[in-house]
Amino acid sequence: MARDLIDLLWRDHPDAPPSGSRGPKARVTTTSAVDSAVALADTDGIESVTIRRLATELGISAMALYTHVGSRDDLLVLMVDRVHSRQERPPFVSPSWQERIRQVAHAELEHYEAHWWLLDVDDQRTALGPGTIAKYDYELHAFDGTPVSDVDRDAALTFVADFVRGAARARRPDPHAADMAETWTRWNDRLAHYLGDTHPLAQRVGGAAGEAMNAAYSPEHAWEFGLQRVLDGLEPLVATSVGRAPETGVRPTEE
Amino acid sequence: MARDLIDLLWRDHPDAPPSGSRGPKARVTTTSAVDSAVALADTDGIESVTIRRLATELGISAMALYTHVGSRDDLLVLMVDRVHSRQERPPFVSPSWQERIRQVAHAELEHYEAHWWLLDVDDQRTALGPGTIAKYDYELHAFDGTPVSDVDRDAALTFVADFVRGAARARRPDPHAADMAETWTRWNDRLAHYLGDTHPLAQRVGGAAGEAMNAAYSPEHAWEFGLQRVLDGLEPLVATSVGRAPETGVRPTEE
DNA sequence: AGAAACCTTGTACAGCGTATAGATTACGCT
DNA sequence: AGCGTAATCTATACGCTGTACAAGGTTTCT
Repeated sequence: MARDLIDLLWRDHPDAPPSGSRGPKARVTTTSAVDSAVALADTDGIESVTIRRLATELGISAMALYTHVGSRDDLLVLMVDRVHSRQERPPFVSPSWQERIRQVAHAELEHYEAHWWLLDVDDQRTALGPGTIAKYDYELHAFDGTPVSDVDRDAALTFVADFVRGAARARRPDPHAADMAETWTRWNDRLAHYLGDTHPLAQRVGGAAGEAMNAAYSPEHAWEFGLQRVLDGLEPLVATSVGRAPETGVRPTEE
Repeated sequence: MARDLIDLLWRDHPDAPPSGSRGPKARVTTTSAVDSAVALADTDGIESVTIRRLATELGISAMALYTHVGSRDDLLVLMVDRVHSRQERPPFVSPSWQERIRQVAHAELEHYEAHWWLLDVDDQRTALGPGTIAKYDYELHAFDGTPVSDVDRDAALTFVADFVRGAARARRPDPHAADMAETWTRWNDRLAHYLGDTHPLAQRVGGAAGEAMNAAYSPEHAWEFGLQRVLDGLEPLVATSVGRAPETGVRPTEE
């Protein structure tokens, strides 16, 4: 039986419970299994990460995997922590906090682009892993030298991370794009008919956004737009020493 | 066989292809099936929305459902459009655009709280539905009276929506919270041991954020914090007539 | 040498989405 | 009036999924 998830996450730590020395030596380790799973997800998406397929890839039986990972849900957490630990963390050199946040955001976007399946994993337990914690620590340092309180520093980083996640979601290539090409234009025609002249604002704005979307510079534009909004939003927080949110600013009993 | 998704989405439109009048009268309609599925997801989560279970709920065989929905993926899109169309859209009365955006964000958050499973559905085709389009049109009007270009208006709304989605993701109650209560404290102890005195910044900030999280006012604080960042970020866009992003602001050939 | 610990395997179960084939129903047209 | 046909519904079946269970090997410790 596999060890607890927490111990598997920290399996490289000296104090982590070792994989017993009694039986035959394992043909596969947790690390190699996780790496294999990551490779699988990188190329074929998260839905291709099945116990049976991964086991076949590793040359062992399906059930033998459970010696090393516990469950599929655990495996996904281990995968996330693995790629987080692999992510590069070059030191922050720019004296401008805006530039440092840009750096964090840009690296995060590239991280998603290298591992789109990160968008498919939503498990709070990833926060327990050494890779995720190291990443968190690193990114918090981007706010060094700014007069932001601890609580706000966490909230600000979450704010940036959520923005990037949204941007990544929008940029993610659709795997069905090829098959849909023909159907899409046909559906668009039918949609135009159904819409008629209703929702003029949505049609105008959506049309403009859609055209811009097809333009070459567009994803860059959308990214730059959002990132600028993020930086402008953080500006007053970093500029003035807020400390904590004004008590009076919180509305009392709504919801 | 079921009709195309686009026609099912617009099934209430006068020009939509009718459900043929030849055979025996249907015991369920697409609408009733979708409503049932929504009710199922609202109470038991998205994973309980299976073809077989939904069919049982409706008193028909599993395969009979395919007369009305096409596929499970289509069903999810129909569900999303359904709840979007049901969402209330009270007229914007406040002369302050900040207040109008607050209203949009707050309503969106309540929308997620009523239907957490919306976070589990990620299908671009939802954009084709009448409910989603009506919602889009409505929310775009929150920027009426501001000098924001069409492209930027779309980007700004996306910016707000992505923030709310992130906030909802953080607030979503963990279904395993009950079972995990005991394991969680034990894992926390072990995590503390593994961490030792490494990552002091992460431990300090994470600890502060965690304590704040347990405090009563905290979710409200995090929400208010992020929302204020969003509004501050949009400020310069709405204040000055930007039109489009400055050409010089886009970095040339990175990535 | 024997026991205990560990790795690996095969089998099995309950569930999933859905392809296929066939039975039943009721309208529309001749 | 009756028949063809379109529409609805059912049962069966296939290939998947995660994983519980039981058994068989292999190694190290006592």
